Amino acid sequence: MPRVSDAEKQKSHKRILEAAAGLFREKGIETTSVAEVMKAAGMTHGGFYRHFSGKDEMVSAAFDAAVDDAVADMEQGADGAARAAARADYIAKYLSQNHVENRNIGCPIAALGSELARSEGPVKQDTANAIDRVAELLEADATDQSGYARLALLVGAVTLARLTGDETQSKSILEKTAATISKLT
Amino acid sequence: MPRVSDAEKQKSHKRILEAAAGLFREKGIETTSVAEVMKAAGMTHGGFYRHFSGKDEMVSAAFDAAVDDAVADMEQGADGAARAAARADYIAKYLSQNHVENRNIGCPIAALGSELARSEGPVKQDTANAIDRVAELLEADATDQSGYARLALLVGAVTLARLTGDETQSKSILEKTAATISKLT
DNA sequence: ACCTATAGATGATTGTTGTAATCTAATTGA
DNA sequence: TCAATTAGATTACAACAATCATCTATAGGT
Repeated sequence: MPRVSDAEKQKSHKRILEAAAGLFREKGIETTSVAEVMKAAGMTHGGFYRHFSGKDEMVSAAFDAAVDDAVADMEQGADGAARAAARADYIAKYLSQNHVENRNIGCPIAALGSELARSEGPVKQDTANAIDRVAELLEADATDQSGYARLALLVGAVTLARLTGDETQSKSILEKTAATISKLT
Repeated sequence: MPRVSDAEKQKSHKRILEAAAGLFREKGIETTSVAEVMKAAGMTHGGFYRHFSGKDEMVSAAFDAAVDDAVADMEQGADGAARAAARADYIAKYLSQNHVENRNIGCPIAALGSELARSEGPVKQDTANAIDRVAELLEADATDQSGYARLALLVGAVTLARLTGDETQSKSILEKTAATISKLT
């Protein structure tokens, strides 16, 4: 009966979420309008409310999607050596110049950290869950509690690298951090 | 000839800057309006343009003022032991629950990091200068290049602590970070 | 005591935002 | 085939933003 099939609607929904997840990380949540997200998804702003009750709901869903995407690779690995390898790979990609230069496909905590710190309600809860999830994955072993310290170093390093205009300095920060992080316990 | 004396104008200017520096750190730059800043400074929005050419100019000046304020204590110390003591004190205050809970009087890099990363022009330059300035002060000695890694850890830890809803966890992050940072070289 | 320049107030303008009512066209169960 | 349902488009609107033209009253030089 609808204008498009259910499958089509779900595709639209996904396109909106992906557009939102990218735009939010690239230019901020508060500065990205609903209309802008819909345009990027190839639609006009009017249809938005067939998918979400309001902007907040989209923000929450888009953030969750971004986190899922960011940790997908790392959650694949089983325990033991595979897990350690996935973790090392994650850290290497995190501390890359590519990550510094492409906020839109990178870590949402680094891209939106200070903005998220001011959020409340569901988004605040999403954020708290996300850092727990990532920190646990970064833990060297189950008991050493190094996850948060590692995540802090990762987030801080990429933030600083993005703030520095100078690419040479950015690389220096990333390298220094990479050398440091493995020693953390 | 003017309605108020030069000294009064300078006082007004300072009040605007202080209100801006606080509000920006507390609730973000993009979400804080000129009218809001002026109201906090005890004036109406109309007079704003006697002090600044536009919002951007105020943002730049307010950020600089916030940085000056944040590092004032640390820059006082002479070289040697006094300097090391000032640094240790700065780090202790940085990694305090008080800092986590009071964005408006804390480190502007931690409060605005991800928002500043998207800025361009003068503000971008201000930011780059600020991190150089703070990193240098955090350097253990002149050659070890630990300043950026330390700053990254500080900024990341406070960001995560603010993202966690749980105060117990926040304290745990701060303590873990404090224990880690002194080992960094 | 009187001008004159100007800090700050008032109010208008222009643009943008989130939200929503209404319209339209297409899908699918009958 | 047909009609009910609904995804998405069009359009409207109220709130709020930055900016600026204009008004006002007062400080300070004459």
